[in-house]
Amino acid sequence: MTLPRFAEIALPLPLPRPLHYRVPEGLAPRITVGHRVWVPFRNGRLIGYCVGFVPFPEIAADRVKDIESLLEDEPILEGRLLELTRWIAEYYFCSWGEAIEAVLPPAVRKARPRRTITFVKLLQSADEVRARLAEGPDVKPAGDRILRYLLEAAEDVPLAEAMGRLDVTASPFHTLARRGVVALERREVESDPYKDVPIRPHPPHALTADQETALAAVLSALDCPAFRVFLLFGVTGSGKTEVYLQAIARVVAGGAQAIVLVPEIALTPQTVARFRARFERVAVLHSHLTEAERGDEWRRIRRGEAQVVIGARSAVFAPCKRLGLIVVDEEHEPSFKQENTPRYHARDVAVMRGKLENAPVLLGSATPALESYQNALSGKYALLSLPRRVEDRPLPPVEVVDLAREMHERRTVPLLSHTLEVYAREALAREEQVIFFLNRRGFATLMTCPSCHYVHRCGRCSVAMTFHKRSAIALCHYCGAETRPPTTCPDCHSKGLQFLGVGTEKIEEELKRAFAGTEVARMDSDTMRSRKSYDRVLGGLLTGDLDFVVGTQMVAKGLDFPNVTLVGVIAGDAALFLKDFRAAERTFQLVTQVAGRAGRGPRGGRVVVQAFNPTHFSLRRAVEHDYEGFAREELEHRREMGYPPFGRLARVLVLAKDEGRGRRAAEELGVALRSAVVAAAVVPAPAAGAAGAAPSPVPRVEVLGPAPCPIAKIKDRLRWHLLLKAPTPAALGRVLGAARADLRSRGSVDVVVDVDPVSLL
DNA sequence: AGCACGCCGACT
DNA sequence: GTCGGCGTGCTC
Repeated sequence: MTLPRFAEIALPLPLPRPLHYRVPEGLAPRITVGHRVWVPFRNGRLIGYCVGFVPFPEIAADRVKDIESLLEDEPILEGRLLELTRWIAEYYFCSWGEAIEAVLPPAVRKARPRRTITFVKLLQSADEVRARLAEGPDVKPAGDRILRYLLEAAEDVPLAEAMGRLDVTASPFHTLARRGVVALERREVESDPYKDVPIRPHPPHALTADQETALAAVLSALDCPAFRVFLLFGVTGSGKTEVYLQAIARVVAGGAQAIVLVPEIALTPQTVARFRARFERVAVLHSHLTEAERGDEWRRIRRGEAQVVIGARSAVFAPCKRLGLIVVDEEHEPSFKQENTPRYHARDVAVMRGKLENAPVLLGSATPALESYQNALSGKYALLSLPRRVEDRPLPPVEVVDLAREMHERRTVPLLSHTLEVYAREALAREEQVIFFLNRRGFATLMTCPSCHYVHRCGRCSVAMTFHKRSAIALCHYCGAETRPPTTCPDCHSKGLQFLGVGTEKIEEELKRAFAGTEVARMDSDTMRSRKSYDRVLGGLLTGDLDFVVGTQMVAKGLDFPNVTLVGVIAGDAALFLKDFRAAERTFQLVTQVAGRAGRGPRGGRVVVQAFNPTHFSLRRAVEHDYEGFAREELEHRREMGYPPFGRLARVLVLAKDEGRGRRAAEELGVALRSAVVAAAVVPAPAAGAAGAAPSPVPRVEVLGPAPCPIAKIKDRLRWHLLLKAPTPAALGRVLGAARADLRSRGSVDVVVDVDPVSLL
């Protein structure tokens, strides 16, 4: 066998393909696919990733440069993970190098020196040392004390610790080291960020019949093992987590590992504790960890020291040695979509990873994404249902209150409808607790002048700023800019500026006013900055010290408190005002999820949804707890419009500081994409295995736009977008591929391709 | 992504 | 007459 002469090196740059480098003699026997390398690039050097070998370079031999060196002896990415990055690059239209970088945690990527600690190690046996001490006092008494200390410790001791305890300098240690009695060793240290979490061992629960059936299906795939995607459709409170836990137990028993993906906001100490109570070695990849801690967890997983990995989005790349199962909890959550390059969806990556690793994938939700549900209906995924809550608790009755009518009757927009207020008083009287949900933080969402209609906007973004009362600032929720809230109108100088629009802060204030003497807590990203504040709210819910909790998304997930008997949704149809094709789905999901917080205990519960469009089908179906009915209706709309899951979308974003340049670039892209549609249709389908197969008719791909984005400016960059609507992912890929040269950012205009976009703002 | 090469405006 | 704008193209 001839040794490879040229390597394909993927660089973390938006290059269309890997570059070719010569493998020098010395490296030839050692370098393999997946190795990290230093390569010369222009007049400097870059870290690249070896992704393959070729016998001849693509360019003239005299222009090929040599690989400088390997960063590690071992490849940094194992074969199947590398294969996964190749798929990501192709599907999400980024470079292979960029996809690889997304898989590696920053601390590993940067190749920073690891933190080390010096340990003192005895080189002689305890008996030898005792004999030596018995020989009588040394000229240097510090040496004796050190040896006694080490004998007592009976294990290697950190140098700094020994110095502190014995109150000596490093010098006597070095003397002992020179005499060969001890060795001073530098060792890498790792933190254990969750070591302080108390673990209460928790035995498996007895399963309901539905849970048994679902578990049995997953276990049969685990035992083969075989790649298979399961959609665990279970109503809120039906015990999905217990099914995950018992499936994972089977994986762990077989010596394999499981990955559990949860949405960022659900990755709480409570969630982690639930897994720690059941499994010994749980690794957590949490966004609040420092980079170094994430790096440590990653290496620990790679060494095979974790049985279960829990984390948000990027945990789908956990470098498990033998991956047995991937669980994606709340698979419908939009936060699984990464909003910068590579713009992958962790649920879809999980499915692809499961396929590559031949491991089952378990998607769970009370309100599945319509993409997943359609896959279940078509038989691509296996549908497992948990239609009942555990202990046969009923789902709480949901009523919708018509805010428009109430506004008409009371001649003002009520924050709390009469109905909601009455129920809240009843709950208070029974010493029960109430959760209020509003997906908008801050106090007032609009600061406006009643006489000239001036709106206080962010200087850098085309959005109104939100008034935050506690910190007394106007805040832009897109770029984080702060200003002092205006007191007079800068345009017409009239005094009485109006603060309109409701956020959680105002609800909190209103509750404190309307229900004097009650304890109200607010749960949003403004108040939940620290673990402590989070624990305080959960503690208050548990002990009953809290009466009301008002919050954003954060209250919609995972809160499981039996004494919460009323849930109030302040603006149930807020999402419908976004003209997004997923608005109805978001509305149904949010209402259903937050409604699920009520009635988890023996006292039952109820839900009140306030809305201006009380008859909208997404609300009607949520009231009836009818996901299937909702899906049927919504899928019909999607089919008519060619929207996902019946078509695939790619969004092309054009960003520029200069209005003219940006608009021109977007228009040129429109032309280029439309001709790419034609070009892609002419390209014959790749020769399939089936001989004589007629070239499949190329389905039509539509190009919509360009149009200014709904949020036309963010951080001083003007935004336009185009939408590609294709019948299949393959057709989408072909068109994007044909337009590759035009889809590059250049100079002052940035072009971003977002495949399967979640947000169209 | 950077960085160099290359063609049209306001300055000593 | 030059310095410098950023538009275009390349990186093995």
